[in-house]
Amino acid sequence: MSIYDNLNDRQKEAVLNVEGPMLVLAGAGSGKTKVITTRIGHMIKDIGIKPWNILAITFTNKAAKEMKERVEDIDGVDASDVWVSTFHSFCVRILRMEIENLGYNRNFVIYDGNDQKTLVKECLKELNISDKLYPVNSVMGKISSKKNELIEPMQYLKETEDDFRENVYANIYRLYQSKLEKNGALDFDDLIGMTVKLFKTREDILSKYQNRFKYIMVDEYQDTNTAQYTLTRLLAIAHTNLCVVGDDDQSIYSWRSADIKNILNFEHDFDNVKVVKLEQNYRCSQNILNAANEVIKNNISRKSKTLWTDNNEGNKIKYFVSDTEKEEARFITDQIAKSVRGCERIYSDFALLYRTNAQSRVLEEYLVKKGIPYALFGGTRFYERMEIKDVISYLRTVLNPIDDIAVKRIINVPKRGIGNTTIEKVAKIAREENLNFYDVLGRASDYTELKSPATKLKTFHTMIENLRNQMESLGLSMFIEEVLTEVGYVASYENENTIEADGRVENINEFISKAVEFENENEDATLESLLEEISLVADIDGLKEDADTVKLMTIHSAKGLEFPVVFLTGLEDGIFPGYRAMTSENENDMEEERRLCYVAITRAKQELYMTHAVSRLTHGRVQYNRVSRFMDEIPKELIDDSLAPKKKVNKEYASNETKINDFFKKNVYNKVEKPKNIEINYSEGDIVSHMKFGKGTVIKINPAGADYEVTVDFTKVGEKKLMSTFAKLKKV
DNA sequence: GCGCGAGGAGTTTTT
DNA sequence: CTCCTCGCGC
Repeated sequence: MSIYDNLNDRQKEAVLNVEGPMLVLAGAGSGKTKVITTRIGHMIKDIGIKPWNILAITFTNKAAKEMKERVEDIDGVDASDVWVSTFHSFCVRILRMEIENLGYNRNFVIYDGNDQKTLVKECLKELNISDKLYPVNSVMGKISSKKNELIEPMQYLKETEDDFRENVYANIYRLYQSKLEKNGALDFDDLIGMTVKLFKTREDILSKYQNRFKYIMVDEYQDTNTAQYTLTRLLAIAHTNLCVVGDDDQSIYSWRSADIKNILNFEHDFDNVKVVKLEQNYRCSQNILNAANEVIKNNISRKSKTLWTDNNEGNKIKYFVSDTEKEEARFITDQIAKSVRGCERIYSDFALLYRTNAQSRVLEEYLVKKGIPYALFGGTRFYERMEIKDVISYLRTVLNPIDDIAVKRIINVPKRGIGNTTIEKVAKIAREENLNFYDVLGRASDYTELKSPATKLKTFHTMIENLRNQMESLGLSMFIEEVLTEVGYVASYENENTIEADGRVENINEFISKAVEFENENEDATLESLLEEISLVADIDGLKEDADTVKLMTIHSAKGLEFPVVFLTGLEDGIFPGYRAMTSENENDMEEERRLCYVAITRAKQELYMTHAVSRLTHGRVQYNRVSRFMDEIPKELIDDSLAPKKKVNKEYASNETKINDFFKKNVYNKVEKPKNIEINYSEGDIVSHMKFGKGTVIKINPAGADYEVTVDFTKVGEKKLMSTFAKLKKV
């Protein structure tokens, strides 16, 4: 039996076409991973392409690992020399070898989101800019998006000369970048950006890698941003053996600067692009797939593609309305408990998906109450926990003492009597003398300002120096333990004797065991490689599918996964689609939200529940939300709503009417929820025009919540349901 | 320098 | 509701 026997014709076509550029449009559940892995197998086994000439890029480490394993499983293929990695780890690998060409030290550390935040705060302080006017989050977002667009500080400064506000951002960006450099650090975006810079400035280095990676594959291509796109293009342009795989309907990362145009325009980027569409879905039941198709067809900007399946019709989609988010959680956990008790399902058959991490709380509460084992992904990640970050900062300090952020974080943890005033003084001196924070500690006695804390600072400095000297002789995990005892970190928690502190100690122990594990798995494990691994793992990478637990995660994290039974929760306007998308001027935001819904629905293999809570506690206030518009887009005949109590009007809800109105008045929601201000100058039967859809006839106008839902039959795109506030229809 | 308590601000989504 | 910052008293 050959490795191609269980492929369909389209899949086979994609597998066998190895030379030249190819776009594989792979719908949800269409066997995309199988195609990629078989293709690699084919290249090595049948064509004789050398494994080390192949590069496959994925989005998560988990996907990379899985892909590699599946290639290795193919008979007679040795995949150990194939590079399968994420964009970020690919770049780190290149940079560790080459970054000195850009004047950086190859021991650079990688700053995560929290480190970035701290650094931005420092910048604002130093530039005397108020974080009220320039909120830290927006500064970070701005810097990140500039980096993803490959715009460097100087260029940005120049571009914004005439725009005061933007220019301030540019200034912060410049300082931020120089601080990163001084600390010997790169942030996530730099990993990609620096690699691109390297390839752009050094043709010799670029061609070395072009010749190394003659065959390139990129998975989830719809999620690439400009920097990643450029990187791919640079690498592939010499041999043009580039195969990109993706699905424009599953593009859900535009907020991270992913540009859907990268996949939509791929055919124009290279000559003679072969396009293969994988439209047969092997995952979902007929009903589930139909629902997904019905939802996604409301999007305008997409490549035409219709998924079909041979699978059974399956059950209808179960829709459940509850009064509160608590009842929603109770219903879900009841259903799970019932079918496990009846031996129809095991816990790991279920996934609970939600739009925002905050929604997981109630669900957890009820899972615990019912004694259902579960695994939660997202939220605060293991490596982001305070105590773990502290430990890591110690390691970073020992390894790379110019990393000011790490040094400042732990200099007074546990308490050493080095307070904020002292830290500020040291920082000021460091700035003035153009030294690193740590350097000043070593010569504290030279400065009169540091007279009183000098001994404490020196002691800290000596301790770190001593630790560094032991690094070589002790093994990795031994060294970590040595650091923790020497520093007195664990002891300080043990003395606390609180449940919280015990939990922290437990986490630290887990960290040590992870280090041991890492040491066992990698022969040449070093502190650098451990820290690197830590900074690049995603939460989802730790997913153990075999554990018999219910899985909880955001829809974003669920991408690429599948489950027999999915509960899609919080189907409310304002939650999903989120409030942001509902009020956005930009039609694309709602479309992305809809794609997210498409992704969510297509995670389910056999059964899909969609739940909606009429009222929900958010920010400590009760919010009343109408059912999600996405729910309305699913035809009634696909839905079983018999679980829901018959459209009863909850007494409390009714009597709360006045309160609700008060709430809306006070709340930003009045922007969308108050129909008063909406004027519609057209009525049923009128011809109207829309910015994107062109001309059409108004079929129906319904009051929907606080807005009007207008059904229009457009000449070009057919029937559409629009909210009058956003559609901005004009009577012709 | 440190700890506590009050008050304010803030929520998508993550490599 | 919860996390974080700030200011005060020790």
